[in-house]
Amino acid sequence: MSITEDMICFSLYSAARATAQAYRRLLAPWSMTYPQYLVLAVLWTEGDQTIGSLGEAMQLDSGTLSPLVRRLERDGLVTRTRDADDERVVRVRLTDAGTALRAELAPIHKKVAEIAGVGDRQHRELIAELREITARLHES
Amino acid sequence: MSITEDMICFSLYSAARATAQAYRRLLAPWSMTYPQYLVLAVLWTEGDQTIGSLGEAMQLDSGTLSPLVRRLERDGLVTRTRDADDERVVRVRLTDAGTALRAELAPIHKKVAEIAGVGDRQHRELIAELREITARLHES
DNA sequence: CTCAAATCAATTGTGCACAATCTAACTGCG
DNA sequence: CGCAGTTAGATTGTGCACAATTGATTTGAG
Repeated sequence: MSITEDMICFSLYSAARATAQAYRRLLAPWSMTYPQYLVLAVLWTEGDQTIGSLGEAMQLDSGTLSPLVRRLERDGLVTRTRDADDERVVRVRLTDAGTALRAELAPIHKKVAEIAGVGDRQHRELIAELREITARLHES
Repeated sequence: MSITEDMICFSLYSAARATAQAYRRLLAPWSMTYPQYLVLAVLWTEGDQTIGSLGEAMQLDSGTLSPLVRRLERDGLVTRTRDADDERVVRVRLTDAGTALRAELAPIHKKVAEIAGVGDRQHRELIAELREITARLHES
């Protein structure tokens, strides 16, 4: 067994890249990336967001989200408008085109889980474990 | 529970970024990144490599590794030399400085595992599960 | 009411990930 | 031998991740 294979972090690193790759392949027809898909998923299920609220949901900062959301706007899937009451805030909202994609794209995350072969029970346990690890790393 | 939280892939994505962040903090004194650390780890434990063998170990292509190894060379940790017998091949070798770092840096991956709170038994099971998932995603 | 501090997003700079393309070098078939 | 096909690595271009800084706006203490 090589050095990398016994490292928990390498397994995570590797698995995360493999899932990104699976999404890339499935999302290719729409030229969409996995982080972009996540932003749409948040908008579909939780309605309008701000850059800040997206950052909270995905644990990403504006350095990542600002250009990402700009690309979604460029592709006609969302609009970005400064909040009238607080000009610092940018409101991100789905366009009709962005809303319409939900029917086609929403099932993709289930398909990836299926390909990964994570059954429902194992699924929940694994997620719980990963979330614990993430939380402990953030605490430290 | 928000949309993102029930996605296996988001958990992976999130956990992988959290571990990268832990490494970033621990490696900051040496201005080194996690992928750079991985390359050194392979060199420490398995001796001289080529760009191709590193790519096989880490599942990365030359588009990622070429500039990464160039930065390690710039920082004086490795040398890159064309193989005399086959000029296409680049041999990557630790310098004395790169070798010397092993004593200081090798323990870091255990420290990260400790912070993540993965005990030895859970450790192995989790790694096995992640590796299965990765393999299934690559097969598809 | 004013100004200092806090907040929100954008920007800048570095590095990784990966697809696609390119070049040089090697291999082997005919 | 000679050239077609393969291989190794580098390069280019796009996008993400994140630290650090900046700029504009809002808030709150005095």
